[in-house]
Amino acid sequence: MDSRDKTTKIEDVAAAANVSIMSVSRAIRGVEGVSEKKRTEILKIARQMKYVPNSNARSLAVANSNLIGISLPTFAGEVFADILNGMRRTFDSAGYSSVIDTTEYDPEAELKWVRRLLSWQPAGIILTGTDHQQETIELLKASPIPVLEIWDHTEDPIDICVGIDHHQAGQMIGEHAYALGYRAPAFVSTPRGYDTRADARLTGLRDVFLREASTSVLSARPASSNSFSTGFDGTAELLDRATPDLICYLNDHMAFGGMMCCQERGLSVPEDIGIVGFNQLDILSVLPVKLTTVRTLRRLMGIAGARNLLARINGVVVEKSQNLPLEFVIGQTTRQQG
Amino acid sequence: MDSRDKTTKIEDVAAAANVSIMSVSRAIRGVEGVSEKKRTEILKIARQMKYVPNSNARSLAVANSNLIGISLPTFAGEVFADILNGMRRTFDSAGYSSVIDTTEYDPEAELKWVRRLLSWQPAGIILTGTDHQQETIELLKASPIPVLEIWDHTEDPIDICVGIDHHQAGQMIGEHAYALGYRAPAFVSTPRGYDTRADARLTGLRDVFLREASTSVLSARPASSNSFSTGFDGTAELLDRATPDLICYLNDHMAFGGMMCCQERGLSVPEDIGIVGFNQLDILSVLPVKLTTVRTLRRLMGIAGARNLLARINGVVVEKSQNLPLEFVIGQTTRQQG
DNA sequence: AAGCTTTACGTTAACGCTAACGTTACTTTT
DNA sequence: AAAAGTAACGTTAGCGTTAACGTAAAGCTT
Repeated sequence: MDSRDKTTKIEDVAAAANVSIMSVSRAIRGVEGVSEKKRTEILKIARQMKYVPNSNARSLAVANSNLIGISLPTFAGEVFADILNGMRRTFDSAGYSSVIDTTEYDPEAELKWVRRLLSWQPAGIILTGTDHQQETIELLKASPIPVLEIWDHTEDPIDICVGIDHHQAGQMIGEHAYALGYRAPAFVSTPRGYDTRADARLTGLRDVFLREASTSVLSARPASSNSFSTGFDGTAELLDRATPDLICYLNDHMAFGGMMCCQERGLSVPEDIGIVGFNQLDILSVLPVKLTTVRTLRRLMGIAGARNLLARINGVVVEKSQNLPLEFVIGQTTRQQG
Repeated sequence: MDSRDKTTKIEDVAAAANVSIMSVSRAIRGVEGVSEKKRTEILKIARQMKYVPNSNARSLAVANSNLIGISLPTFAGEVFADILNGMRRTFDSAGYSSVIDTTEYDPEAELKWVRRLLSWQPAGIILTGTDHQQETIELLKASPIPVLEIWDHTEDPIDICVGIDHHQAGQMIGEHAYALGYRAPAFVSTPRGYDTRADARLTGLRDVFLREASTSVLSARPASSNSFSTGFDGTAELLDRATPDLICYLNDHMAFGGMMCCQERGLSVPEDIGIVGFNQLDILSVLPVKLTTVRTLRRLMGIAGARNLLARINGVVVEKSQNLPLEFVIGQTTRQQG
């Protein structure tokens, strides 16, 4: 449409300013080697000509880029938005751009994306969780590019890792629940294998009740359209087939959906049934009843992860694996005493 | 760290496979000019060598890329996640990657991002809304790259546009509210100038009540940490200084926060006060009382936008400006009859 | 004022890839 | 069996930028 077809390149600017290409390059990048006078003159002309540097040529020449690739399971929900915000601000102020992708919890999609991304010679790559295709791991280990695994914790990361221990989080919930006297807990989650972090939390919870009370933990794993209705539907399913005294959820939104279900069925919380969420999400701040939940430091995680990755990119040695603390927040949706 | 420093390039693969560079290039890109036998052989060797093509070199050579830049105000909330999902799926299956950025509602940040993005020779650019810095508009109009403006509607887009008319949405709410007999409506939003779409809706609502009843519409614009508490706080502020018979919100999450506030103050909905949300968000599906709201087709918008942009990229002429329909959904938080 | 250092430039050769055009070898046609 | 076509390759010349090196002029030292 607007076809002044040939875009202006550095050469055109050089010609217009009557200097060499290198002087323009130096002026634009702000490196030494041009007098202050020429620099301002060149920059003025470049602006007038609407010159836009070609990052492809630059990255090709210097064999790296200032791109950071970030892979998330999904954009839905606050969790990854929080982590992302923490990371992005850090990267931005360090002059890096982020290329974000979501896998929708599909490791195959993650692999495809990693392959595509690697072709852009990014400065760093961030993956969510520690559960990846074998080929993804090999590809990344073979490349010199720093890799950060976030949200999940492992002692054996691809490169470096900042996260929380979800199995331990499940145990924490289990221990508090047991101490409060609950003996028939249940867990509402998403379909098995979909969210491996959720699976780990459930396992942690199960471990505790198996050990302490030789009790098994029921679970419901509906596949609904969103968190709220997943919580609602899973709760309905559980209550139809059993009588749990406590229901733990994958996150607070699901817990809210579950509370709505209990309310509809005339069950009062916490008298008839206890409810435990996860993540301490925004909605809690306006609920009339304080939800029992687990606080996760998502923004902090993003910032810490980004910092470590940047350090790693700059060749500084950082700790392989950082485990962030969790806090069990006792609200009004569980009993106050054992 | 893992420094087999020299990454393998197409030349190395060619040497290993005993063919010319071009044969490898053709095999990898899947274009004509290599026998099926050689192709599979080359691909096998390339995989073994963990060859990753260099997109920078490719883009430099062909003078374009398969990147689509997407600028959103924020990752928070469902709205942009929905739009994004619609778009990304469409782009993905067409072989494009998306580079996403958030401006946090700052036009200056948008400009900086547009400049950076243009340097990557993207295939297309997507901006949210129609409110941009003058320089942003000039830069984009001067470039040959197709630009899509989404979410908002205008008859005079930079290039093409797919969205809804927020002023009209405000009028729609106003007309229904007036018809239901409300005479003292109020609006809870975010600080002025922050979200221009919200401002447009408020203006639409005001227009109707000014015309029909010569009434002004009160507004509260708190700056809280999240949607839920913004709704809660704004409602508290309004109720402290006036007695509205209806409160309209920027979105359903804020409306929910507002309902919680009303509940805390002993006001019953819809008897004492009416509540209207916006967007028909997920949470509505589990609330015991159906919220009156306006349904927006966000996924569809994403898909339609992406399709149009792709067509535009491929040189197909598409309609400049597409206006998607809105639907006023009458729930149980407003009176049933005027 | 000769020698040395510093600053301000310019020249050249990549960076890894692909479009465009050449060159083979292999079919088909007559 | 010669001519003519066609599919399968290979060669060359960029794409726009920067690192590395080269050169000339200016400043400093004694």
